[in-house]
Order: sequence, then C-alpha cells, then structure tokens
Amino acid sequence: MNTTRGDKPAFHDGGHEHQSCIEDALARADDVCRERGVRLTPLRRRVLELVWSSHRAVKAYDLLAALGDAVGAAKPPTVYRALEFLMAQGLVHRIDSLNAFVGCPQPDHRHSAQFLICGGCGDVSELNAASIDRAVADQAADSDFALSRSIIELHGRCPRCATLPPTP
Amino acid sequence: MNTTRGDKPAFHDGGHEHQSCIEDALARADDVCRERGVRLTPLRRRVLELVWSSHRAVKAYDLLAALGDAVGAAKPPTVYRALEFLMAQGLVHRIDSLNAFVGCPQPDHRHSAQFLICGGCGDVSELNAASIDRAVADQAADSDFALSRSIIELHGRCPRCATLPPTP
DNA sequence: ACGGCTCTGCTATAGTGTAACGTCCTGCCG
DNA sequence: CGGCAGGACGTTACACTATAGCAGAGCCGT
Repeated sequence: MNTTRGDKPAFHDGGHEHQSCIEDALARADDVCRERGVRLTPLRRRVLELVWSSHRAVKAYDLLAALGDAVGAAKPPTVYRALEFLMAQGLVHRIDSLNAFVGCPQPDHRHSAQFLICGGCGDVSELNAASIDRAVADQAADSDFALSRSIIELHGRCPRCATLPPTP
Repeated sequence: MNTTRGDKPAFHDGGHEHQSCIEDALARADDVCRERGVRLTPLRRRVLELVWSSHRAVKAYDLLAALGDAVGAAKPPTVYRALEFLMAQGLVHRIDSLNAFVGCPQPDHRHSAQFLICGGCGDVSELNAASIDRAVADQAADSDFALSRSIIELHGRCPRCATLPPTP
C-alpha cells in the first residue's frame, strides 16, 4: 500500500493484494457515511466497489456494463446518480481529462488533489502535495482570482511503465 | 490588454477593444503557420477566429453552429479536424473540464499552461507560472513519474465577478 | 396510517466525439 | 503538359458521454 505521504508516495506495486484495497475503501466509505448520516445504499456501495476494482480510472459506461452483467442491464442515470453521490461524499473523484472516475483513498476529509495518470498501465495515483496547492493559491491570488476548485491531472509514465515508448 | 507576465497578469477588462485581440491572434497564427510551413486554410482560420470571438471557452458544437450559419450546416468532423490542427500548432488549447476550446495567446513557443476559469463571466485566462510548473515537476520527480502533459484548470471567480455568489 | 422524503427505474433525448470512405485540390516531378 | 502523391474537406453513419423528467417503491418520523 501507499500513503501518498511517504518517501516514494505514488503508485502501487504490481503484486500487491488488491482485494484489501477494495475492502479498506469500502470500510472507510461505511465509516464516513455513517458519521455523516448519509446512506451508502447497496447500489452505491456496489458502484464504489466497481470503481475500486482497479487503480485505473473507470468509465461510467463500463460501470454500467458491469452492473448489468447478470440482471437486466442498468440504465445510465442509475450509475450517474450513484457516482454523483459518491463524488459529493468525496468517495470518488472524476478525472476530467479521461471522462472517468477513480476511488479516493482519503474520503474522510476535504482536500484538493492532484492526479498522476500513467499512459502505460492506466493506473492513477492521487497526490496531496501542499507545495502544488501553495503555488496554485499564490498564482491565483496574484491575479485577484477567487479560487474554488483546482483540477490538476498529470499525464505521463509511472515508474514501472517508464521504459516503454510514449504511447499517449 | 494583458501580458500574463505583469503585476496583475490575468483577465481582460470589460471595456477592452476585443476586435484587436482577434486580429492579433489571427496575425500571430498566420506568422507561425508560415514559419512552420503548414497551411492555415480559410476554414481553419475561420474556426480560429470564432474561438477568439470571446475570451470564453467555446464548445465544438457552438463553432459548428456558427460555421453553418449561412450555408448548409457544417458537420462535426469539419470542426473537430480544424480544432485538431489548431491544437497541434498550439493555436488553441482544450479545456477538458469544460469540453471546450480557447485561443492561446502565445502560440509561438511550446509551453505548459494553467487556466483560470471564471464561473461568473466564463472568461478564461492563461497563466504560464514557472512556480506551478516547478512544484508539479518536483512532485512528479518525487514519485519517479515521467511527466508528459500537465492539465491544470483552476475554477473560481475573476476580480470583476468576485462579488457575485458562487454559481458554479 | 399518513405524509414527506429519498432512492431507484425507466424512457427519451441532448451533447460530445470519431471511423471510414470518397472527392477535390494542390504542389511536385518527370 | 500530364500524372501522381498527399493533404484537406465533405458526408454518412455511428459510438460514447450525460441529463431531463416522470413514476413507483421504500424509509422514517409523527
């Protein structure tokens, strides 16, 4: 696992036991929803589980397909509404440059985040770099700009994929 | 006018003579295309002019509608191909969080950029803040991440719209 | 039980973007 | 001059992303 705060913060190693990532994320989600008095319904929980099924950003229609596997296929509003709830609770983030969604490892507190997006394996790693926040806030202030939301999405290659050619 | 380098870099004042913004942008585009030996065809030039018709980010299908005004309506690939060319030449940037496009005031050289996006008037201002670039590059390096493209889109309120309530 | 609320299902449609193929134009070379 | 290669544009069709609006089901406090 990673903390996004250690010496080498980002990206999971290839062999990590991912099932525990999912379980941890769901447990954290249960906690924050209970604390906030909001309902993590079975549908929402299932969508969150699917988002966490990898460390890649997941497309809404892929979630839709995964939901509809067994039963009659789910419809778009179903998954979009679940995602809307999960985003409102900070349980998932939307990656605008991919039209896709990724689980948040730290849903317990509001935070601005930055995302490292690997063009090789597709894995997304969330940073919470105070230095970037500070530089952004300073620049906004210099322009008398009242900042409300920062979208910072950094594309490139994770350490494991660094050797491959740049296939954007 | 603004330079994005002065004391208060960003955002145009309300009363500026915008026609000269358009003309300047087209003149710069003519220059860089001639220098690079690429063809700024009438269609591409017209699309660029439409992108520059305001300082807001323009949606592809709005361009499409504007193009089709008089004659038979243009089709999506027409405008997307023109935009693809203009982006390849650095003449416009895509704002991923808006699915929209904005003219680049400095197409003559490659640069990473940050965008201030006002939720009030919709105007977009391009920054080229070395301090943000540096913070981002440092964080990427800390994660052994080979950075190739930075998407930094900052939403908030420009100075003139700062007084209004936050209507995202 | 009742009324109000939230959550979910469903239909339909809006909005965004691309694949694939054909034609024409332009610049180049023999 | 004639032919050719590549780029630019037109057109059709389609894929993907997202939301509006309404109906029914379940939960919850009174």
